[in-house]
Amino acid sequence: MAENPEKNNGAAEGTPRDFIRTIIDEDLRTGKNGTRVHTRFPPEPNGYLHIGHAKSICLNFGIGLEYNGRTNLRFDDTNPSKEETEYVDSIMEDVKWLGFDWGEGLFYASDYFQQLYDFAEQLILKGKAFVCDLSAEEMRIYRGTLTEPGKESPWRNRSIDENLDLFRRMRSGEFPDGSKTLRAKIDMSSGNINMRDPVIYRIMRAHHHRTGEEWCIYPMYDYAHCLSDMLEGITHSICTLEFEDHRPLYDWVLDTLETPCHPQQIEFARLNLNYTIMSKRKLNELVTKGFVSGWDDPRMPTIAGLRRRGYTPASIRNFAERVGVAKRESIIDVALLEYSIREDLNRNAERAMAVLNPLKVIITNYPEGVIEEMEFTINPEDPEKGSRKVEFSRELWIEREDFMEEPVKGYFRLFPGNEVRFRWAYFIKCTGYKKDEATGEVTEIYCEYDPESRGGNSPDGRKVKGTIHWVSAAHAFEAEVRLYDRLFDHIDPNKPEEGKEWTDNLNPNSLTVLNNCKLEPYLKNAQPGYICQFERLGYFCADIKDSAPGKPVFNRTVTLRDTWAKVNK
RNA sequence: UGCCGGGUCGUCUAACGGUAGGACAGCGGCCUUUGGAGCCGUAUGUGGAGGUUCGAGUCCUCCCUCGGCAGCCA
Repeated sequence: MAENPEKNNGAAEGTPRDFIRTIIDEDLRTGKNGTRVHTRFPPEPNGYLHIGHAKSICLNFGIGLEYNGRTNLRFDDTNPSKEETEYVDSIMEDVKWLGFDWGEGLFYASDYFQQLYDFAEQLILKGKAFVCDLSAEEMRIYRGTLTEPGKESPWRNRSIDENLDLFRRMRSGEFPDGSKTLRAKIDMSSGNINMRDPVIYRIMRAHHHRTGEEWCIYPMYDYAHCLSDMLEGITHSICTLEFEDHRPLYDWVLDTLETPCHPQQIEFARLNLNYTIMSKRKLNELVTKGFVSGWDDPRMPTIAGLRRRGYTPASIRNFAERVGVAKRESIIDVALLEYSIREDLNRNAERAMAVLNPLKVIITNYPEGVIEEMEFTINPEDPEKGSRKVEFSRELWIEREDFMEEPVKGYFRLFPGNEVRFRWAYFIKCTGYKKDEATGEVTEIYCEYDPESRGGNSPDGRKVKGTIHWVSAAHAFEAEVRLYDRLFDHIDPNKPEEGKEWTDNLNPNSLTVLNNCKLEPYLKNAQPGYICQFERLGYFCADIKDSAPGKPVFNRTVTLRDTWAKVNK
């Protein structure tokens, strides 16, 4: 790898630096690791990645890119009882989709099992590790409590030879699961419980997704992680706050083994979002108990769910940047996530017209059988995209909400006697409507158009307050549209009211399926994953899974901001 | 009563010891062929008490307060 100090220091001066980048800047200045910056993203393949992981991915890979360094993707697969290849595959897909590239840096902690084992023998040889026969229960008692020191294991002073012999026999499968552990010999009276002779190897007969049945002993996280970082030459090992207490152990292992390099562990606060749960365990429960359709349900905060919902990689990266990096625990407002996707899509998504809750409009003075092609601007924010044609005719669909028999104050859409603009078409005035007397439901409305206002402007210069969207009835096709809302209606779903569970905070209206939506024909061949704005409604994405050729199903990504709805509250 | 780490606008996040700034949310206005977008304006913040200093969010002392840690999970 070309190592160019000029480039490494190219991190713009004067721009606000988070505390991690500040540390790296300083390390570069003092030459701590030469000019190298090497990070890693180390997921355990026991679930799908979520938006919180996205923050970590953007941080680690972002730093790799900014400092002209590297970033590894390393699967932390030291506990075969919980890990599966399905998760490995989804994680790689998600990282790639977010726009990051690990290059040659794809690793598995399980790649290092032999080396890790050899290091453990070295620890034994140095008198720094011992085989312990305490049961899990006994060990818990010997460990002491948060305020009281622990007691030393009766097996703590076995000879080096005995430890070596026993450890080798652990490996060769002589002892049953859980009957023995290898423990680091540190300090049972430490105030830090992680330092009270922590277990570094346990006996566990389980099928490992990569090494199969080759091993029946597996290293623990604290032991495996620091050594994996070291073996890969990681310079900055960035993790979340709950590992802060583990740093002394991280350092102890590397110091005791006198390894050739010693990565620096740096902890930051994980991402929390209001109205959202981020715990893998709970997300898993939502899936297995059928509260959602899967890990990629568009309401899930998983990368797969967000992707299916219509979020773009850029919007998530921008979100991660806005959220910032610090040690203070915080809860981000989901509105910031929504802002990020709106910002991206407003600039980049095509516009189209779709009517979700249709109401028939007949333009009584418009000739029957005539079809006009109106010029429709593809994206007003991006004039270069130009325009396309949309059919207009005598009978149209409009949104039921865009008509009121008796308007409330401030309402400036369609009502008897009022004139509005039909987007990119004509000025239209409501002259009457028909109503089903039995149900009180308005069944169709009658209007007249001003032929002089073609395109949406009147030559006499008169103005209208409202512009509404429409779809030609003869040309529309019906489609399923799913309206998604936040999965939880409680600001902190983890804190249920008394006597209730966190699942009671689920929003019963998080999904509304609409079946007779009228979409303009342009959308008929929308490819799975196609994202556009349905004018005045929001951004919608053709579902990746359920769309069929010529028969797209749309998911609402996010609504447009709606100040009218707010005024009405 | 153990160890570790936090407390800056409503929410996040900045500020060589030198005018507390930005974003989102809010509010007001302008503009608008999306009640969208955009533009302009606006209010709200250094947990507390002392101390050092010409000057403290920043340094020192004490206090208050919040979070994490007792898996053979990561």
